[in-house]
Amino acid sequence: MGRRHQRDTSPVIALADCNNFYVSCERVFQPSLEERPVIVLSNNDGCAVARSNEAKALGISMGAPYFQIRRTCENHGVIVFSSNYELYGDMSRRVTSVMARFAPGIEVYSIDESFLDLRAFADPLARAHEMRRIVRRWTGIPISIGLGQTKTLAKLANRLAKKGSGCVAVDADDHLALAGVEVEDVWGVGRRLGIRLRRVGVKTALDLALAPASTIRSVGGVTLERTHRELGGLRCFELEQSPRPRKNICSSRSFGRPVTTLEDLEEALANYVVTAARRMRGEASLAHGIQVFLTTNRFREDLPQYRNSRSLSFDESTADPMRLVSVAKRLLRAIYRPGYAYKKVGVLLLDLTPACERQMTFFEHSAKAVRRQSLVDAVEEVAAGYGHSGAFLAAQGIQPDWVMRRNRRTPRYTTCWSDLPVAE
DNA sequence: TCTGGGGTCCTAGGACCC
DNA sequence: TCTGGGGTCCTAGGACCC
Repeated sequence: MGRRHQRDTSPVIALADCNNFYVSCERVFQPSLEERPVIVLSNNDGCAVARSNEAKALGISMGAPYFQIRRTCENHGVIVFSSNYELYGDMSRRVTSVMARFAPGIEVYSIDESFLDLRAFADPLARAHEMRRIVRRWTGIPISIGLGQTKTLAKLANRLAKKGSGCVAVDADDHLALAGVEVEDVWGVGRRLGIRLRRVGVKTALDLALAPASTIRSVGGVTLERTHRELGGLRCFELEQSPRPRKNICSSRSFGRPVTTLEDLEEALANYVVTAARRMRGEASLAHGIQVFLTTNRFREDLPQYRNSRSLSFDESTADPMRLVSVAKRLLRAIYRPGYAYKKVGVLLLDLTPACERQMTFFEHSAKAVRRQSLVDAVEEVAAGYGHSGAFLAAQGIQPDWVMRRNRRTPRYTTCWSDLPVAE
């Protein structure tokens, strides 16, 4: 009966989102930070990536470079942290596991957001309120929940929930709610599409919902057309409960100071390759290709700029970190040019496929191949048990001086024994 | 002095083929 | 003036997300 294309009559998809997540994590362990302006910085203490409401009220915007807002922070007593991803990752798992008790279906969308299927409940909004209360009590993290017939409407409702009571449901026919959301704040419409939409008179979510499909398609292609339909209550994005395997894995860092020599770049790159290979191993995947890139600091217009990348496909897929490191270094040497102050180097592992699907090759079980594999396994085992300093390749170096700045990190309260908070 | 990192999808255009 | 017409495959780049 074409049920797939029918509209749900009531808002049953929820988007639960942790408020100012990284800041909230820090506040759980330092309650004195409540009601004070707090921000968390990105790697290298570069940009503000999380802000408490009090910090937002001071005009500190998302992604603001720290050196530009430092004065404001000092003048207003803003508390500033480096990011502590071990803490945030662990808190995220706790929040997710509590939420999973409240819904038969959950899609973990990002470190601080999940979509939930509340179709089974007579009163989804009441269910959401209860979940919000329990997550707060069990984890200390405040969340906001938006409900809609589609993911896009749930996202939109979530924006409204952030301003108001914490739980809001928005129906596709609720013109008043849709009219209150700027078009570039709709999920899937960013700054660029926002500009193009405003040019054709589409200024709000309501304008977008009511515009003819042909207009929307000509501005933003099939992607925007899906968003358009979702605003009208027609579901185009389903809940994805089991994460799709990643297609690429990227590892890269900006340097704490400019790097000029090939040797330093190689050492950094070797570390990123090992990191990427480790993540790939965790997903039980193999790479069919690899790409290496490097770039100077694009903000330094006074300095000569250079960026380049090179990739290579393998004859057979691999996860061997030693092979990956040696190939990566070869690619780096091919694009390295002396005389530049480099800001960043990185690696992408491409075309990932599950290891179980790998085609066996003729040399698979040669004594050499088996020895090589057991060496890799041993190194990974030691690294897993004793931290990354327990075992590493010589190419990774020992005391690199290009490591990133992270001067204001809090203890890893929940994931490291020596950092456990002490109750006195 | 100081400007994050890690993803996805789509499209346009070039190379190549018959 | 006119310069064939499609296909496919690949890649780079643009747009978005958190």
